[in-house]
Amino acid sequence: MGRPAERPVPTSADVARLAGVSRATVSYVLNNTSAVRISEPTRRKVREAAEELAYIPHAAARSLRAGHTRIVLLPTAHVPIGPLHSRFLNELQWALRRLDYTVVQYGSLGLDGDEAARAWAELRPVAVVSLGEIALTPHGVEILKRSGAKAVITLGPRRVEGAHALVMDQREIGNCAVDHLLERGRRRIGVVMPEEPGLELFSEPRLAGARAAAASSTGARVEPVPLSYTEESAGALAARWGGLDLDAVYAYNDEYAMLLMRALQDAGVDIPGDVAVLGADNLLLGKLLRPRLSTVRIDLVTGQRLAALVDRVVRDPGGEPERHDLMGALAVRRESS
Amino acid sequence: MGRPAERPVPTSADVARLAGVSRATVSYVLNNTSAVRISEPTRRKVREAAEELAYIPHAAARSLRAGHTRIVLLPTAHVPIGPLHSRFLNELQWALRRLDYTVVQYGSLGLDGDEAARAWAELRPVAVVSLGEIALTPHGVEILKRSGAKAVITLGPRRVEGAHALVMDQREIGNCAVDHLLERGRRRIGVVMPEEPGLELFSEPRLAGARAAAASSTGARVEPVPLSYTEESAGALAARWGGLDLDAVYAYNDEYAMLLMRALQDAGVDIPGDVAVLGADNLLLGKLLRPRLSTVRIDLVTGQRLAALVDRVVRDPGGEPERHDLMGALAVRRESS
DNA sequence: TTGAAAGCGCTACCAA
DNA sequence: TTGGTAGCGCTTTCAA
Repeated sequence: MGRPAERPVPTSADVARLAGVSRATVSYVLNNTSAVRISEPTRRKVREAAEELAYIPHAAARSLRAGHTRIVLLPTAHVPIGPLHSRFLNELQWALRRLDYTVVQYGSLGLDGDEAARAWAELRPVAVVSLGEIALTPHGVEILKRSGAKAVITLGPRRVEGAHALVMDQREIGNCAVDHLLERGRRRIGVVMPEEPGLELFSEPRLAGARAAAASSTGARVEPVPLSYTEESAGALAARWGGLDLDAVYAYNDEYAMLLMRALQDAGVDIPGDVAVLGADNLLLGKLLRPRLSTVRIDLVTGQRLAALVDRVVRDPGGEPERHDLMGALAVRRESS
Repeated sequence: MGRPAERPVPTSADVARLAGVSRATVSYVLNNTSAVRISEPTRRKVREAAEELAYIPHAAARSLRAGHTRIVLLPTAHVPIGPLHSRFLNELQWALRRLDYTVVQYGSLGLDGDEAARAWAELRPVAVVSLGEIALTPHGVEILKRSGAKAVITLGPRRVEGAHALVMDQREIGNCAVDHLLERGRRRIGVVMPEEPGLELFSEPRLAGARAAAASSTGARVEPVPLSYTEESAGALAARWGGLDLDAVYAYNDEYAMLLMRALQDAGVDIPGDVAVLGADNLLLGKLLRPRLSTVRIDLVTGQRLAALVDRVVRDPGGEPERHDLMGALAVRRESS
């Protein structure tokens, strides 16, 4: 076990040499090429030689020859988005692997849309599934398609020209939240805007949805309320709460909601008497608070379904860019609203 | 914008043709090869041709030629491990990208150690950083190194022969937790064991650490307590709590701790009077409960530091397989203990 | 049933 | 300063 890294990595030529056959034969045997019949003794010789050398094919060489890869590129978030999101991502990866794709996560720090697209294109992915954290431009989509991507799928708040769009419309959530609060008789509604960078892509559309919902109701008012995910920030907000004159707040998600609710309670605000509080994500932890936190349950598409869709588009790229709605939002009333 | 996918992807030969130069020159210009001086007009011609064709180099071809890749392979979890872990993962990816590595996450569902290693090796990664969720065998390490991996790094509870081990010893955490509880005068200590599959890799060593800590103190007793992450499970556990005869519980992490604490409170158990409750991870949410949740703060190595380490090992693979301890654990007392 | 050889896109050596 | 070209490891015709 001295320094095994010294001798060079065995190639199919090495296997051929050891087995006393040609490289072609090696390829046939190891890939079980059905169009060609190889005698059993030869097969065994090849297999044994491969085994002995611990031969492992070289994916890059293979796909260079093949002219295409099975890479699905997943640009990664710059910021952790939340438990829901990361569970979804895991599921998606898992399902794609099942379909024999190689999932490459690509963090695109500090690259703007087109630079990022170019970097991604170097890997010649057969598909790109953008979760929407990086702004993919129509031009970026064009770059990717030109480089051989069969499917470019955006899965986020924005719709991008040219891409197969699986729109996950965050406005839905804000809409649903405010609808619920209106139904509960509230009219002066705060909407928490997280100050953590990177979350605007989600919070802005949610706010827009909230506004849209309020617009349909006379006398309703929506007020954005900035908040960082710290106790200090929540405390400061609670301290000036009286001046805000709000009777309800949709707090972006359950985590921010829990934070804010505690701060309000500590400041003597009665919930839901003085203020209704609503989160989103339907976390288990929200049920542990008193009052139990009302929330918006978000039904994401399952990773499996999305993976199947990716596969379909890859196999038949001709289809028109489709637009699917992949998200449902449903208010779950508990005790805080 | 009819069907841009039709015409083939441009290669450096196309660029050369359009610019009226050789492929070599194209390569020199686009890579800024310093060993060769190219006249400014030629450079411009090449650049313009590349621009016009929207030329994008082919990463596989490049690395085939180069004889090595810059891929760092990150086998992914089968299960979501928790917020701390996923933040760490993000950070690591980010830092590796900074160092110009291509991060490939590879979900290894249903593959056993050696199959997985073989699959990974096909990509010829320059480094593999195993977070420990898949059992990497010494043989698997051998396979990877033979296929050209300069660094095989395990980052988990287990130590693997042949790999550069960055041990993240989970026992530390259980140890620290129980030490704290002993110090607070508790002797009959429950240790929550999550029933969710995949977490044993973390919970078992933590339990072992807890036992070790208790062993050093006369009269102390450690009792594993199974719990799923549901209200029902917590309720059932709380209902039979009296029979367990425990005066403290280390609840795996803050989320399980919050769940259990609420269930105990609802069952009329006084915290910390009757039972001290201790979590781990130092989540913000724990501070929102009453009593405030005591916790074990886990100081993970930063993704940045780990990335730097990967880079060092890649550049100098000769060094002995090192063993680093990358985790610190520190009890943070609030009000629940 | 097997082998010889072309060629995927790229870089780097050697010659001009 | 630039071009010709070999060759990275693999698959796949076409011949034998």
